[in-house]
Amino acid sequence: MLPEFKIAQLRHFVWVSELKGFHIAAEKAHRTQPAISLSIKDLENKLGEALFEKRNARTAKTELTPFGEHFLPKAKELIAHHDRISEDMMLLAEHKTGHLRLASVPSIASRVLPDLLLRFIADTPDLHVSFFDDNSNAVLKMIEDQQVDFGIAHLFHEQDHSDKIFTPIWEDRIGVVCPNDHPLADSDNLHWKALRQHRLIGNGTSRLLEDSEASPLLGQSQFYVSNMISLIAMLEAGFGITTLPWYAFPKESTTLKFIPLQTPTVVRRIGIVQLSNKSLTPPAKALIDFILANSKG
Amino acid sequence: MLPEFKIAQLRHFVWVSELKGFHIAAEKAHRTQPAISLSIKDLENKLGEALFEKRNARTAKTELTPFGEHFLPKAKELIAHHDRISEDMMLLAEHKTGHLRLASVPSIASRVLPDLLLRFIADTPDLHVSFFDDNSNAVLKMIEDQQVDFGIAHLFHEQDHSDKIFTPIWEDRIGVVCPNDHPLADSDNLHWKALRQHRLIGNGTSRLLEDSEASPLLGQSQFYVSNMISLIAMLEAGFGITTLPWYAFPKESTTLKFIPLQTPTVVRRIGIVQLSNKSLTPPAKALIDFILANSKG
DNA sequence: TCTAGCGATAAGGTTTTCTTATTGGGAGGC
DNA sequence: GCCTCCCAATAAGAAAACCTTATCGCTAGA
Repeated sequence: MLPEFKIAQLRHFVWVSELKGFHIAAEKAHRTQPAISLSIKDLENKLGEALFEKRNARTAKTELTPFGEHFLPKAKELIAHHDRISEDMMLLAEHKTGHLRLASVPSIASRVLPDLLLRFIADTPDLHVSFFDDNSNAVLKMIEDQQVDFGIAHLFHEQDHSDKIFTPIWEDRIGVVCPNDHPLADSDNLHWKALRQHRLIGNGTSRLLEDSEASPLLGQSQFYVSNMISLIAMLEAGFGITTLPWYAFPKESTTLKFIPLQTPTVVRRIGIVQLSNKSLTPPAKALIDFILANSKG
Repeated sequence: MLPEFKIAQLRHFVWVSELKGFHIAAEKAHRTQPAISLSIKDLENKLGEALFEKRNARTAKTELTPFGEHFLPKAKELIAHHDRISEDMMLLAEHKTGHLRLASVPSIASRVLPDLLLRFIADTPDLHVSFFDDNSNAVLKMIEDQQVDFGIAHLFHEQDHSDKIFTPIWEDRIGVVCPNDHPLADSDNLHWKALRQHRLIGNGTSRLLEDSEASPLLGQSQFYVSNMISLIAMLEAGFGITTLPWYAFPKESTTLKFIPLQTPTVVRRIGIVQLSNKSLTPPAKALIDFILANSKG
């Protein structure tokens, strides 16, 4: 009923009218002149009206009819619209543009991602990144709710997350954190029993010891501090000791010491978490590839 | 470099995503299911990204990928834009819309066109018409300047208008106009010499007699009135007589009489004037056809 | 386990689109 | 005024794009 225009066809029309010639338009289209003639003819048939003045020869050098004049700007607009979309989609597919949303646990967020992200966005000035940091459970929730494209977290109970794909990347060993001048500070590694006679401050990561040999420690601890800044401050004040995963230990600390816990050896595996039934946007895919390529272990 | 989308292809994509199925989309497109599969596949290849979640079976009932989600509204917009233009052009081609500009000499403008135009626009509510009325020279000027699509006029010197096409329609005979109670009023037809003993008022149409046998009359006339209303008023007041073409004679006048001039028989041919090197808009073409069909002589 | 339903794939035919070769007609040179 | 050149139209056949019929593979539900 309504005719359907082909973008190429409209382009031919625009070129013929702007370059005022079929030959030169054909050249621009990388086609031969008859192809353009036929293309224009087809368009005229679809419209039911001539677009160019009767072109028996080079009299009236391929001039538009009033009808063609009316059509020209519309054809141009449609082509421009098409090209805009085409370009947008290619940029998105090449992850040069778009919006990338990710969430991460604080340890990786502060210790690993800043440098990684900086390098990743180096050549993509139009890519917007939203970056959330929170504990593992909150990260998993954001993934489930599709507030983020993917997350970086630890899965406490992997069996509860069959709807997700987990790609482990970092292995994070638990250790004891104490002030430099603490009696334990000179040890190279420790057994959990060595901690019993010290004041142990619990924190958000303490539950990592839950299913291990060291679980009795948890019941024993008199203090619990959820905020990392406060925790560090209390440790520095000599209030006691705590356990932390290596990546959660502030890298540049000069006042605190990290001593690996030998028995039990508790490792938390942190990695990328995504929904299994939802594929990723190109930028998200690209960032994951980038992280995998740049994070051996 | 940039991919070129086909409208049909985009339509397939939109239908599959909205109807959530290839079979049902195929039905809507009046195609078979494999055709749609291939169409979508081609689109995905062009984009370099999957549009639908892996569709090995009816798991995840043909759901869009985030990339597809991003593409869907854009595809819809482009289709809508295309259809809007397509429809606009068809309406214009069928002279249901657009802008029609014409100019006419007053006689035809007042005696013939009102009825004609009324019937012409009866079924085209979206067609805008601009209608100018002025003397033949002004009408010709507007045509030359392309201020109007075509004009209705008399060509005084046809040889001066080789750039125009003249299609004669109405034949307008010159006659004498006098009050009903005038001595000449009882004649059936007159010879120009019979006018010599009466006071003759010249008007804009008097030059029609210029090249005829009756040209001596022109030099004789003491009065000249250009405005038709004033002319009529003077005639009705018994000021004198004049010559007018039949179509310029006020049709419903009860106080004035029109007597054909027998010798010389001066006929002015009024018709449609258009530029020969410029074709017409569809509405203009349609109106001309309509006028020709509805104005025998 | 079987079957129904959905989409992917394969192979072949049809339509569309392009190419090469040629024609036709005005304009400019002679 | 005639010839030639140049441009676009046309013809016919080749190439590409597109669609169809037939069939397969997979999952879910009976």
